[in-house]
Order: sequence, then C-alpha cells, then structure tokens
Amino acid sequence: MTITEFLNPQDWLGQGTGPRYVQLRRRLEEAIEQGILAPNASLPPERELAELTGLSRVTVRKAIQELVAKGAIVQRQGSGSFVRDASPRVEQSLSALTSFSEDMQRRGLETRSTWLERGVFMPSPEEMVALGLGADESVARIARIREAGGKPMAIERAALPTDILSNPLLVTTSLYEVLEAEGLRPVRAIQKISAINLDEDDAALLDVEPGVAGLSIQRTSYLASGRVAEFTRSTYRGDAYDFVAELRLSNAKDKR
Amino acid sequence: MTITEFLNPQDWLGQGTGPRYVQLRRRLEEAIEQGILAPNASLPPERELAELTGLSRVTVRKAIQELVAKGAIVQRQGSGSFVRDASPRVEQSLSALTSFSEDMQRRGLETRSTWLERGVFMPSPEEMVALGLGADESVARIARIREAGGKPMAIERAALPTDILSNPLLVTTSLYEVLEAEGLRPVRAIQKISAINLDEDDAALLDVEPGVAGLSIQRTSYLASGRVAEFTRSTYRGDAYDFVAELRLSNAKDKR
DNA sequence: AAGTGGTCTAGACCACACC
DNA sequence: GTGTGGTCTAGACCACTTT
Repeated sequence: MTITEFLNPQDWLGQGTGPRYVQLRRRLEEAIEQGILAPNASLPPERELAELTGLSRVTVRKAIQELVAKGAIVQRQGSGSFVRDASPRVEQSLSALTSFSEDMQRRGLETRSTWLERGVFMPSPEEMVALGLGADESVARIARIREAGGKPMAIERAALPTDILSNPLLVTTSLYEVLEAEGLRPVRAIQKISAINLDEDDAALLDVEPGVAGLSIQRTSYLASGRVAEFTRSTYRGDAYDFVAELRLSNAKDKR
Repeated sequence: MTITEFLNPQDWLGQGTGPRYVQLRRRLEEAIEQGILAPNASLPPERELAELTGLSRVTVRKAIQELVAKGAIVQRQGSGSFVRDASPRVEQSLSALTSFSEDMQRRGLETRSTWLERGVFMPSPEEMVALGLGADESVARIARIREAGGKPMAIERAALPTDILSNPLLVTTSLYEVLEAEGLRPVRAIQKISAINLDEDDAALLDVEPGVAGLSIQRTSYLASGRVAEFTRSTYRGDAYDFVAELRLSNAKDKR
C-alpha cells in the first residue's frame, strides 16, 4: 500500500467527522502509525496532496501544519516534508544536583557548547535580586546552547557573582567543574519548572518549530554557607528531555 | 491612543522585517504589552483588522492564530477575540509527596473534580507492567478533571491494584485521604515530567487551545513495604502550573 | 437579522534546495 | 531550471452568538 493509495479520498474523506483538514491530519497520522509513511520518509508534495485529495493546498497545509506543531513532521523549504523519527528522550534527575555535561557524560553522550554570551557585565535588576548584588557590583554571565549527541538540547543562561566566578572565560565545558576547583560548588538548589511554547528565537536556536512545547527552568543554587552562587534560566526541548523526581512523604500527615 | 489608531499600517507595516503576519503579530503583542489592548478587551473583528491594515483576512487570522497558540488571546466563535488575562500560576513542590486537593486546600483554593471514569476494570498491558498485576487481576481506575479556584488545572488518570483501593467510588475528593484511612498511604514516589503540546481532547477538557504547552506527569508511588500503590498519568495546564524542586548535591563528586 | 469567528477555494508570486 | 515549501489575496459559505 503506497501513501498515494492510502490517501484515496473515497476511503476516508467525508466518512469521519469534523473539518476536512482535521480528517486529513488524522489520515496522515494513521499512515505514520501504520508505517505506510516510515520515519524520515518524504510526504508527497503539498500540491500533489491537494490534487490527490481534491482539497485546496491551503487546506492541505493546515493539516500538515498541525503535525509540524506536534513535532511529527518536519518541513524544509525547497526540499520537502518528512516524517520525523522519534528522537530518544533523555532523563535528568530532579533530586540530585548535577550539571548538564556531567549528566550527559554519564550517558555516554558527547556534549558541545555554542556560546551566546560569556563575560562580565553590569547586573540586570532581575540578577541583582536573584544574586543579592548591589548596582555597583558586577555579574559573570555565561549563555550557551547545550548540545548532546549532536543535537541541541537546551539554552542555558547562567549568572554568577564575579567573586564566585571571576573569569567566565575559564568555563569551557562544565561550569560546576570550574566552581569545584575553587571549592565553590553549590550543594543545594531550588528549581522551578514550567511548560512553555517555544518562541521563534528559542525554537531557531534549538532547531525545532516555533510553538513546540518546551520546559522552562529557573534555578537558584546555594553554597554550603547559604550564599547564592548561581542563577540560571534554561529552556529545554520538550521532545528530548524528561525530568525525573523522587518524592517523599513530608510530615504533613501525623495527628492521627 | 485607540487600538484602531495603533494599527495604522503606515506606522509599522513594511518597516520591520519578516512576513506581514509576523509583523502584525508583533504589533498586536506590543499593543497588549502597552495596555492599548487591556486584559479581557476585545480585538477589532478580523474583517475590520483586514481592512484597517490592508491585509487579507487569511493573513490577519494567521497573525492572531499564533497569539492564540501562545495563550495570549482567546477566540470565541460568534462572539469575538479577546485578550486573555494572565492567570495566576500555582506552584507545586516536587520533593514533598502531597495530593492535589491537599495542596490546593493549603492555598485556600476550592477544588472540584469532574469524573471521567471511576470503577474496576481489567488491567491494560501498561497497567499490568506498572503495577505488577497479572492478567487475571483487576485494577481500580479513577480519572478526573481537577479544578481549583473554578478553573480546570489538570487531567488525572490513576490506576491502583484493587486490593489497595477496592472501591473507587469511595474517592470523592482526595485519593490519598482514602488510602490513608486504610493505612495505605504511599510514602515515596518517582515522577517523570515532560513538556507536551496539548492535543485536541486534552485541550478541550482543560479549556485551552490545542497546541498550548502543558506538563505531562507520570507518577509511580510506593508503600512503605516497597510495593507499588499507584500509577498515575496527569496532564497539567502549562499556563497555570509550575513545579518546584529542591536539589541536593549527591555523592557524585568525592575522589578529590 | 446581523455580526463574529471557522472553513475552504483557486490562483498567484516569492524563497530556497537541488540538479 | 525545476520543484519544493512559504506567503498572500479576494471572495465565498458555514456555524455560532448576540440582539
């Protein structure tokens, strides 16, 4: 059964419910599930899909668009539309305080960083609050795209007081490695996780479509002394990352 | 400055970069940021926007569509398009094992459940693996929409062995309360968090647009004896929920 | 009945990839 | 150059809400 045959509109169009672009989207999803469209296979061109199904190209595009948003299909201008092969997901523990590069090395994945920003700056108001800095103090910033296994996984923007990280240029792979060499490795962190739709900029940096779901993570980490060591905002690809946490019963029950 | 004036195309169209629908989207975002479009205010009708800007209605719709996907605007057929007021986010701890209803009560929010499914069933293959059940054993399922403060927050689908929860109908608000009454409250859980784009069905249940980012959470919880007590898959609204975790340095460093 | 968003079409031109 | 996706238009009709 070829995809062309499978999309013969007599077999499905008008039989289900809902708008035609939804019906086509569902038919394409079935084709992917059933392997009629294998991973990395190319879809027929939009114009051909339109002719095959008797729909207009705009309607065809709307059906495909929903699959692109879900990450099931990638489109490349001038080249074609392709079924995306499910990329293996990586899990990160949410209870152990580890660094990205250490975490990936343990999995045997190679990491690479593309620097977006690295230097000493005047603190932004947000950084002043998060790090407890005065307006006359300075802040070390390192911002980079983290890649693992050849794929961009996250955008990481870290800010540290300059007396904790005086020379940001020393950081080549692991930030925590540099901090540890100074005896300044954080021992504790509070992390906040939210789901977001990636905006144009972040999506471009992570090589996915805008609107795809990602995880936004804000972390404040502390030295043993209780002082704030690091304030980091990261954006992870939702299709490549899971966070795993271990929970324990707090003392909330008692009284019985 | 009215929104009609603000959208005068001479002031912005063709001055920035990118496709026209992107330029219009940005202009609308600015209008919302600057308060020219207040929360809950209605946008001009699409046809009027098209005439105002000199763009076609299809292009106008595409610009608005991106804002709807981000959750910045809601559209109601037959009624209009409205600026969405940012809903306050709720944070849940990722280290303490608490239940949804207990958590919300502590915040003074009223909770409500709409039942989707509640009863005893044959276990699905996935449930057999997760709960360690044989094919001849049965499973108690409770699936519901959790609301807090009058808004749907999450879809929760829990499965438990029937000897831990023999009568699912006993659960009215807090599952953990029922388990605790039997001395079977879990003391430990492993939770996996991923970002997803909400599909049509989940989006409808949570009263948001399909494609908006949400958090998918899979939790397996354990009794003190080590036995699996509960396997739950939940989907949270990304715009209403943050998860907060406390991390600690594991013994990964040493050796120096 | 009038107004609004939702769907759909046919056709055009542009931007980019591949040969 | 040819083929692909990306953008855009003008106009139509449907479904739903509001009055």
